Amino acid sequence: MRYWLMKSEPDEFSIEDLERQGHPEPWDGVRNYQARNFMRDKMKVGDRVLFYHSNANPSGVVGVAEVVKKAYPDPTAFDPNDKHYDPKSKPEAPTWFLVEVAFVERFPGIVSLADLKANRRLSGMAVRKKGQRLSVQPVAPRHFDEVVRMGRGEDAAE
DNA sequence: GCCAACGTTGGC
DNA sequence: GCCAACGTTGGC
Repeated sequence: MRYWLMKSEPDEFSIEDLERQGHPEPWDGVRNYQARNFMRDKMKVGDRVLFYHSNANPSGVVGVAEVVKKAYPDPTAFDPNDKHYDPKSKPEAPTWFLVEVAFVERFPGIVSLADLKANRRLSGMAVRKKGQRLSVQPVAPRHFDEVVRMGRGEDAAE
């Protein structure tokens, strides 16, 4: 099983939205090749996802989601009325893909970016890097476990 | 709202 | 293929 971090602006789609709607969310609108490649080529059903709120106050990890459907073409790329429409992507040769994710867990608090940066166990984690804009990124298993531990407010295991 | 960092586009 | 211009992301 692999671990990931996926960003969403809570004004657009938050973990509260995912929990409330009670069904998986198609993670549409990703228009970055690296992020697409991760979704299309690497993500498998059962993979775990740190749900990250970006452009929030504060920004940070707010819970956990799970990949429940493997990648398929992003239909919003075919829709001229959609804000993520991309005429280069054709149904017979799609450019953009998405996976579906389901709600797993919402943390009692937020693990803010400052918290992530302050924890030496998370050194090297991509999301901490300045200028890191990738909206879908892999997470090392030990980093995933540590962030979940922080999110649950559990004491550090030595 | 500012702006640094980054990805993409397009002229040459 | 270079690189300047532009658009977007996202922290602050």
